[in-house]
Amino acid sequence: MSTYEFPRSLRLLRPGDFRNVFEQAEYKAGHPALLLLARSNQCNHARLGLVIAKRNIKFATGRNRVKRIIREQFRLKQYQLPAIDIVVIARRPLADIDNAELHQCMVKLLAKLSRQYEKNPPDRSSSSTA
RNA sequence: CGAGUCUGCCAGGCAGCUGCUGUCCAGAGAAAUGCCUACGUAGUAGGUGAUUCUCUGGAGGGAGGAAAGUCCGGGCUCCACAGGGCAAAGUGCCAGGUAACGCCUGGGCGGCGCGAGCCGACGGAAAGUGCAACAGAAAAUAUACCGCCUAAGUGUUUUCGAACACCGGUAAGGUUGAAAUGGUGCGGUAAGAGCGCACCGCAUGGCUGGUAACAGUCCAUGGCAUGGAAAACCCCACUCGGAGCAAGACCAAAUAGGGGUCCAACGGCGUGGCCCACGCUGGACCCGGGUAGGUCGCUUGAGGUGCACGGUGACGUGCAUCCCAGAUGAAUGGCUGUCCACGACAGAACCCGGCUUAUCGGCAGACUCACUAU
Repeated sequence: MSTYEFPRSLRLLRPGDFRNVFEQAEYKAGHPALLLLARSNQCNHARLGLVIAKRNIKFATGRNRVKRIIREQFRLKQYQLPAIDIVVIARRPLADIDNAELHQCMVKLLAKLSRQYEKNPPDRSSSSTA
């Protein structure tokens, strides 16, 4: 398919989904303002979850802005990504980054995760039992 | 035209591409279920109504004036509750508005401003307890530091006239302070003092106006009594049960455990020397509680807009008309172009009424002051 949509199936919905990624993060991509953790999943597409803490970004408008841009980049890059669950964690300097810079940042970090996945693809038999 | 006051409104626009999330319409598919028909009494096949879910297409909607702080008030929900009282907390000029309020409107009083206007924890200090740094004589049953007065009494000095000290009188004058016990004038006096008088002020009672707060100063009375602070306690009047949508209601896997019915009643394990006996252990179905998860609550409301009427006004009444976010890892956006005044503060989470705080600017109306012109 070639439509760039972002339905609910592409998001992490339950607390358990997040716990999965935190407990065993197979891939990591860092930046002073952002941290991406990822783990291979059983779907045949990538999924996205956001952790934007109030103590890192003080105002609700700022949190909304950051979430929208991250989701937008994920939506546009979803067919270039392997089947992994990604959790994006905001760090404090994120509040001072403007929209254009944040877009570029996400492009780089998602590409980095893809490269890690190609170098070190998951062992399907072991991950299905775990 | 300049300076200013009050009230109301707006919150970058347009275009393209591309997302998210409710609603409605149409189509397709799936699920379990009700009804009807046939065979038949176990179920099978077909038709059909509504419901739910998924997908596709279309239409239309999608943050705020503060959504914020969570400071008040109410609705709603659950819990508690015969009735009454106390405590705690809050409010505090009067009248009205309201579902209610600590809000709003109108009025009174006090203060600020030339003015339009603005500001005001604005009940009680002769119920009681306590408080007031420093300064000052004295900070509340007033007081005598300086000053003023007096020379009767006591004493000292003496130029024998008197002078001075003590005692005594005095709140006019001085000094301190945020604040000092009515003001001015005349009389009065040893000097003074509401001691007396006049005027002003004050208090109490009456009268008049006003629903009232209060005002008038019209009359009488009182020489004046009651300094401040109630944001120290307190007194008086009034209001008040508690918790909050994670309220609360419903559906409900898997696993473990509980209750009941039926089947098997054979076997196994334990107690015991052995038998009997007792306890534990099996399968199927049903029931109740209830976790994950889901649904409802969840947006039609003290609702908006327009007109008419009543009211000084807040607001009320009637009619017409409109439906205007409802998310739940949590939507309401991203990118590009373009225009200009170059875009502030800032994001709904059950819902309303307020208050407070943040805020780039812009628009409209009413009014005030100053200047110029007529």
